[in-house]
Amino acid sequence: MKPENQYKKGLWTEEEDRILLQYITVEGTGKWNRIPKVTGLKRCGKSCRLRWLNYLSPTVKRGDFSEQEEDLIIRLHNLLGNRWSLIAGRVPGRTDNQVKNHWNSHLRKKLGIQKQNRKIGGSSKTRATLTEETHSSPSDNLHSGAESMEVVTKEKRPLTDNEAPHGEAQWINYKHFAESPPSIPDDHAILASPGFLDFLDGYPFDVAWESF
DNA sequence: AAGTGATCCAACCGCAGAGGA
DNA sequence: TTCCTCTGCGGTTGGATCACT
Repeated sequence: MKPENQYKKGLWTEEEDRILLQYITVEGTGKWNRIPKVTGLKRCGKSCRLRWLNYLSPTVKRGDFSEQEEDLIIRLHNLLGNRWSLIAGRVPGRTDNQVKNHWNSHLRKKLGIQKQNRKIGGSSKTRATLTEETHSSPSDNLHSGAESMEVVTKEKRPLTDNEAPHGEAQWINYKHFAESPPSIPDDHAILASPGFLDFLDGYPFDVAWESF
């Protein structure tokens, strides 16, 4: 018998939310796979984590995206490509799922970016190859620097937030960035670098936003 | 009012990486 | 060193809702 079968799918009920919230209040986050065992909730740990991160967490902001948020997302997408978790990490109160959805349903349209054809006969793929496939078609890079930037981004893809050696961050002079805002359009490679991401982390939302 | 297509968004899926045994 | 579990990520799906005819 496959253990997955014991888990429920689909939308969460209020009762399920309540149970999950109660567990997290007492035990904190992490150890998601313990939740169904401890609480009797018919949800896999993965589903619980997602529900918390995208909906129940008090840090999640609901409601429409402001113009400022949209602008920031567009700019960050220019720099980072489809690295939604990184983008969301710099948009306070928004989750990667929210940002991704908002991009795909609103901003993509707003910017006039064509949606890629859906993959035929397959689900998700490895991140590296998927990024490659979904963004490498020249016809997909029709509009704005957003899409063309992703070429740069994907070359950097093997690096994540924590992958940069500490020394490498030195080639970004944080203080210089703080004092004189970066020249975004001409410096994509650097701006997509882990060092720049670290820089963004060190500054509050409004300061980082103003720098753009 | 009913039917239908479009849109939105919560949730799922498969995969990779980290870390511990 | 290898294996296993857990966590996180990004793409995709599907149900609910909206807009239009």
